[in-house]
Amino acid sequence: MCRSGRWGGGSFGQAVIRDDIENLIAGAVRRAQEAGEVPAVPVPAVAVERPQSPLHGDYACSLALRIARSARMNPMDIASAIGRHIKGGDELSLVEVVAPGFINFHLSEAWLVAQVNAILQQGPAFGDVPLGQGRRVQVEYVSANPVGPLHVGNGRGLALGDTLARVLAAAGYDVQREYLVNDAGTQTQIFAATLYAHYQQLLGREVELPEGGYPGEYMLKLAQELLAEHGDSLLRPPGEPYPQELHDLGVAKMLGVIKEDLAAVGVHYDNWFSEQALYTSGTYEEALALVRERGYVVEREGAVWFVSSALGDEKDNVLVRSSGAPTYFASDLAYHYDKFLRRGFDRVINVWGADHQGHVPRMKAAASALGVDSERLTIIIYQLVTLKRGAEVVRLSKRAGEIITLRDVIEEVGADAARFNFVGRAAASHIEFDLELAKRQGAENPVYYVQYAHARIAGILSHAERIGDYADGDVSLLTHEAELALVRKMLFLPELVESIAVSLEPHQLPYYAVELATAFHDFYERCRVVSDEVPLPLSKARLKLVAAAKQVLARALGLMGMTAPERM
RNA sequence: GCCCCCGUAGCUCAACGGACAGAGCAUCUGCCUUCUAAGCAGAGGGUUGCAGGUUCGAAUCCUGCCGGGGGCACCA
Repeated sequence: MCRSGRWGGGSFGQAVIRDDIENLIAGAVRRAQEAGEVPAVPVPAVAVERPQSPLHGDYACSLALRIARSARMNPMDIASAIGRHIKGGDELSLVEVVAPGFINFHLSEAWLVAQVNAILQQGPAFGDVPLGQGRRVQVEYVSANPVGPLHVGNGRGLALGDTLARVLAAAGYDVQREYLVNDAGTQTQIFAATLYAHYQQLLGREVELPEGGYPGEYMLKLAQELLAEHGDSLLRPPGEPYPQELHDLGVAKMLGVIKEDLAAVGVHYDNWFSEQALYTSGTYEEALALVRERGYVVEREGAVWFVSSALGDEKDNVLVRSSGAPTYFASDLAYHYDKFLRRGFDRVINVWGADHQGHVPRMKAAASALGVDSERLTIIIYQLVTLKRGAEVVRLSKRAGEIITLRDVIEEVGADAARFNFVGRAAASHIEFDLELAKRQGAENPVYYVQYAHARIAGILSHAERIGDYADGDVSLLTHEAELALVRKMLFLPELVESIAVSLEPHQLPYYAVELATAFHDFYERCRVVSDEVPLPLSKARLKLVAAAKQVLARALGLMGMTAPERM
């Protein structure tokens, strides 16, 4: 973490500069009110903005405009009064009050370039922020039923969940990534029935594929594998259902395929949680007993109901069917009992597709029924991906005949490009993924623009051998506007990490990465690092600058689970 | 019918209630004997679906309409 002492001379002590600025303002407002220069009206939480135009400085505050009405005072006068009480240190070169009432903060150039040393000293940890304080957070994402390979749509949840997990870890949370394996529900039963039908057909038996089964070709391949590995040992007398062993073998095989898919995108899970385990470990009974004890269970029409309507949901939900079989909702209730009460996560984040949107209110109600503050459960809903091939819309469903697997897309465009594209879309946006476009844009994808910046720096650093050690480089020699712009972008990373950890919207990351790369490419065009024309001291200072930029680029890419190539 | 989400440049998408709505791709014009041209500089392209309202200020908040996606099971 940043230490003010190391930075020297200033009072900024936090990883996130914005926090320092907000503290300055909050103090100034308090003093201005105490001095009677600003009426003692309630003041909203100070929030500074990043102005779009560099003319407006590095940070801007519109507080005066916001409180002008309640203070019955001209916003310019309020801003001036606050401005007079701001006690800036060496970090700021200018604090100006601008019409109609903004207070703009300009970071000092000397302080800015000094941060290059601070960034290098922090190394790969630059970008970390002490927000989570080690609190335990679980992020569960994708958790696709093990009844088929991952499809393109899963890629979105994957990129979203995985990036979120990485950012939360950088923000100081103790993060666990979890995949729930739905190995106990009706879907895997239908899957097994389909598999068994194929298996029987291969053994010459005249049976039909079940209604509503899984039509994908991979099912036939799977049956062939079972036949090759187990012969006819899984066959049962005609008319009898499939053996449990076939179900389990099929699910295990499918899970293996999914794990390979995940490995291809570079996603690693810390824990694979079996739904079946809820029933073998007593969790399900415990969870149900607790909810019953707390008065949220009634028996009606032969079934067991959860009275979610008492907790804000629109209607009640069945927990146990009249057949005695638990519903998906009962499983999920028990699953969250396990997450919160057994494993004790401080916070649980579930990343779900929009087709699960209706499930949100009852899960929130379930948390409350378990005695857990529903604020500790965050469910992120991302809109489903519309898949297109040119103008034609392709249906994304394992139940439909055609599936476009995630693996297909990754083999076509590469894991980095796929992730970059998916991360860059806000979860609420409805995105269209054009397979043809993705293919064509393979080489024009902005992901290469970012990676190229990293590779270019690696090239520069390899030329630095004739300069030797540049650790004594004097960063105060960095005064060119392109150099300053690059430093400014680098310093934004911790702030971005913090803001994403709060908003849980990682789509800003790729945009930042592109901006950082742009700042570097611009610097590259305008400032020579190693050359006979460049004085040695300046070369050394610039080597420090690009070494820091390389490190920050790598971190930004790393937070998205992408590679940072040394050459391209 | 009710609920959730979306509608921004030709296309794909950004924009924390703020200061002239931004990128990439596509189109057009320039720039490689010098650290990687997967790059840089510049141009064109917008009544932010429509109509009202709140606000000093609205793409952003509220209401209505139009269009699209998803959800409303003893499925998951």
